[in-house]
Amino acid sequence: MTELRRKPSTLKQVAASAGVSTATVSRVISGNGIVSKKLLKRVQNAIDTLDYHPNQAARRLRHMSTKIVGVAISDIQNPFFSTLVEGIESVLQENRYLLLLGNSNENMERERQHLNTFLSERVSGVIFNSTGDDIAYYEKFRLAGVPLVAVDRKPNKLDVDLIQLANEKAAFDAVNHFFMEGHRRIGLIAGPSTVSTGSERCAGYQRALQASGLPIDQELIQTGDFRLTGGYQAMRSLLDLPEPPSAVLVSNNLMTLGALQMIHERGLSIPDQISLIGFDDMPWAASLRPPLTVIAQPVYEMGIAAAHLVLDRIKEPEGPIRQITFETKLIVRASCRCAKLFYPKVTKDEQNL
Amino acid sequence: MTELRRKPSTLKQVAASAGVSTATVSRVISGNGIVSKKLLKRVQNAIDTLDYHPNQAARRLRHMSTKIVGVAISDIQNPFFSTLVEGIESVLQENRYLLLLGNSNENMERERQHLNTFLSERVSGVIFNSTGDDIAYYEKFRLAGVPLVAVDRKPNKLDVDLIQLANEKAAFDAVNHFFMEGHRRIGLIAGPSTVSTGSERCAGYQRALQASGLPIDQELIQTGDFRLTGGYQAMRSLLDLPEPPSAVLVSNNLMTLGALQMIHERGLSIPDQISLIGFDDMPWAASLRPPLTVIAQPVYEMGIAAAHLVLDRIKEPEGPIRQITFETKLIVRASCRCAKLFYPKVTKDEQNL
DNA sequence: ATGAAAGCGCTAACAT
DNA sequence: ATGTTAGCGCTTTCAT
Repeated sequence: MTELRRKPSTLKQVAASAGVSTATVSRVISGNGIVSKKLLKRVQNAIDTLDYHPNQAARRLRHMSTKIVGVAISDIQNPFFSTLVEGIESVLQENRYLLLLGNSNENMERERQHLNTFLSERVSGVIFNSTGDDIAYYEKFRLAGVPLVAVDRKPNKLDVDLIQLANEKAAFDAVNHFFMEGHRRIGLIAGPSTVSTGSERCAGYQRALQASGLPIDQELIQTGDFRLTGGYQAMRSLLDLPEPPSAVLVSNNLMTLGALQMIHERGLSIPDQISLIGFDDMPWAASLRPPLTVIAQPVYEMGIAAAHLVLDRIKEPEGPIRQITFETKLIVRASCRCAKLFYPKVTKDEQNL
Repeated sequence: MTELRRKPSTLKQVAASAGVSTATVSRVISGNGIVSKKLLKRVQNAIDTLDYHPNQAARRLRHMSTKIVGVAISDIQNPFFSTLVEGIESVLQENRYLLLLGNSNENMERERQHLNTFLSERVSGVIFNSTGDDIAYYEKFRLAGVPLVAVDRKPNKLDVDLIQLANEKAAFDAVNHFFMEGHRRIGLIAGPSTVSTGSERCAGYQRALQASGLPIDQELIQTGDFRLTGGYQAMRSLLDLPEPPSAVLVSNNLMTLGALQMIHERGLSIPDQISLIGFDDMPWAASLRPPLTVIAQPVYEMGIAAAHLVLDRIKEPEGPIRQITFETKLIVRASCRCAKLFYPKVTKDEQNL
């Protein structure tokens, strides 16, 4: 109980205990070089009895390669990012890389500090979702030759490897789905136009309207901040319009939650009084009532791809920039008018919902 | 573009550039020791022009203290854990500690590998949510004198610092709330009895029944695995009973989602046909229809407390074991009968929901 | 096949 | 107040 902290055993101790040189032990551990069966066994015994675990700090100092990937994201609480991290981590662990997580919570100051940490830790690569602003800082990594991979959001001026979504097309398709159902007055809860996901989704929405010969009504486009309250307020603005939309596309998951709260507060029924499609298929989307029609993103796969991209780039620093775009899938549930086609089973109680 | 990876500059280079000794530079960086204004300035200049960032691996090798905390959790995708991590991280960053994340996705093999990594990285402390099984492995850290802090789940045999919830009381209160509303046949979707959160919540449920003189009906207690499908299946078992419960307490957030899906599939209305209370107040709880009554846990605060506990213990290894229990709060929304008291504003369309 | 030894970048004890 | 230097634990030539 009142035990002193026992220092971890060192390679030197293992060598002494096995009666061999430190070089031999090192060869056994790394698997490089040839060691006779006899010594191999003796060394392995010593490792086990001493419960030896190689000191990573010392190894890194020697070979100047850390096998650490820094992941800088803006909000780990958003399921989108936690799934992304999950995907990244699975690949990194397979490849015996360490994941250093920097969660900035949308705070520039914290993000900076994380990037400094990455620099100090000499990370082998960085995966990040840029706020779009702080590009100068990321430039440091490029200068230092540290591979950078952007996910989800496309940085403004920085040419880097990129994993992104076919945002424009996804929004275009969703709006067309609304058309198919007979909607003509369609609202958009947009994200900040400064980030690519925000502007591209808005562009897709606009193109769909134009393609159908409908005018673009600016008051039908309400911008939120990608957070819950943003969606809440934007939906209020839409509902307060003299002629509110009959269908609304929401640009991300958190804003969808906010929009739903507002709709419930007003006592409006979905989809009869208002139809809804949201970006991101979250675990809760199917548990809502009615279950939510969503644009599903292959988030986990995007994480995996990002990790592969950064590992490839670490192995092969040269070579053309790679930008991978993932397609989305519209998962039709019951929050738009075709609800009845897909969910015919409703009880009497629900008929007039 | 086709630029070679420039090696980061070293303290030695800074010293040379500033025309001082390495010791002086070291003193400037660490803030220990006294340096004249003149040299201070020269050193700082050199640091800026060379864009010097201290090599952490080297520092660690010297000090023998890594300032890394390993965080081993079972499922980063669960909002409970991502919020927890968020809380932990904010404290660690403030104290200039690194957070090494090990997400096992409930996979023992991966968890082991993470723990080995923690050992190799010589982490200063570990925060973990035990599956209850792999105690022997955690024992290694205790032997090595590495502080351990358990969160959420109380390990079986291991005496460690602990952050937990007043689970028993929370369940007790929730069931009493059901009583107050007139329910007499109350179901429980329980978690695995092998983990403390599962067994304690079940105990609270049972005590509440006994306190009211009601019999404990085993078929009203259905056990799930704390995942979505577990809740889905458990709720089905409850609804398939000859005499189903009129109210159900669900032992965690993911199972609540599953339970909701089953309820919707059966076309039952909440709260009139069935009332529901779930553990964990998640962002989506208020966006459900009806908004969900939940037992809210101060998750973020638990993360903060866990981080403080581990940092304290690193500073002061001796001293009695500390186990901090957080209280819950019942947030009454509209998924239980008193709904009408709290949410009087319903439109005509909703009257018979 | 094995060992001896230099040195990665940094800190701190000691010397001045 | 500043500099000199040994050494943290490991890998990797270079000898043998």
